[in-house]
Amino acid sequence: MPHTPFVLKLAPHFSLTKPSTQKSTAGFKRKNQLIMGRQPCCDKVGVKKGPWTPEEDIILVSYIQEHGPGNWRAVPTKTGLLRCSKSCRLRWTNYLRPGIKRGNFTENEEKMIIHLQALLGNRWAAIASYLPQRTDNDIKNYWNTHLKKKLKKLQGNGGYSRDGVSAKSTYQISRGQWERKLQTDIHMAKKALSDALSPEKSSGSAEFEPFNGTGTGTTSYAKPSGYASSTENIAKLLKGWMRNPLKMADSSEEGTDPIKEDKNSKEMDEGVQSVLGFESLDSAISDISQSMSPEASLSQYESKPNLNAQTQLSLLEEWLFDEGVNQGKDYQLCDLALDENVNFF
DNA sequence: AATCCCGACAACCGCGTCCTG
DNA sequence: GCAGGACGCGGTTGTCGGGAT
Repeated sequence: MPHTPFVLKLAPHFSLTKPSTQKSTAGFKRKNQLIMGRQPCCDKVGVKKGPWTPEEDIILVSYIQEHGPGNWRAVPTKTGLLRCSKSCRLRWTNYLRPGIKRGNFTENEEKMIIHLQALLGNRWAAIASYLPQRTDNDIKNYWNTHLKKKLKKLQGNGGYSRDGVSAKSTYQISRGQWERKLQTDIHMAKKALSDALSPEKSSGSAEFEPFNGTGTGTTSYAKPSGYASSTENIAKLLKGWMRNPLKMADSSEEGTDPIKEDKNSKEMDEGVQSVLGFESLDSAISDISQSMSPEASLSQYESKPNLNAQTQLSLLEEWLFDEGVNQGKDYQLCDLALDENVNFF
């Protein structure tokens, strides 16, 4: 029984490029690997591992283009991909999904991650819900490879003092309170994100920068792999799917020009605002952090985000959104994280 | 030029949670 | 209420490329 229930429709301009090297995958025969009956998700036999090839990406994207994301269990069977459902979902959510911004993290994003990590700990999915253009995997990797070191370095400089403005006293909070608020926020953000990314009702995601196949997003990747460059083709494929490919055409070839970075950052912020439904990114963050304050009342959890929240910025928020990053406040941030029993390292 | 080392990132694995019958 | 499947999340690993020696 052939497993070709959908027709692979490729854009005319779609061309295959050199697949990534695959050391970890044996030479599978795609045919004759069909297993009748129910197929376990990660059946070790006949499941391909390792890097995805452009061909596989195309198949996956085409399938999702047709059926939408979800029902991952059925994806390998219906596409004939020799991948487990998990792998398919991961590939989609972390790499192929439209709206993903690739490339260097902006300063704002960096600050948000630091801030949110201090609040949430290593709950990358929750953190990612506030950065809709970034995946949890991306954020996690960025944290592990960049931010951990950065913060460690800041601590190592000796400027870190736990006696400064005591974050502990400032942020003496009820964990229960802010966690509850956090759950609400995260739920809202996820819902908004889900709505925004849904092909059926993606009008709200127009601010999103579409997936940029150059592997650069709005800024350039330091080390674009051969395969990464090939994703341009996938982007082209996706282009037709995106309802509002506003900035796709002109978003390539942008380097790390600070001016452009600022512009891009602004765009990102707008995207975040749009998706999260917050008036401003600052208010979004402030809204989270407000719940950390002792004054945070439970009643406000049900209310809309405080549009005047910016006026209630704490020292932390001031640091996070101050144009010039003050190192002294950096240390306070670390202080907060430590006081919150969140392990940075 | 060859080798080693390390950073960056994609992908996998295992576990927890949610959902459905 | 329970069991099993599906899905999501976070930690970890594997691979690749670039720089240093």
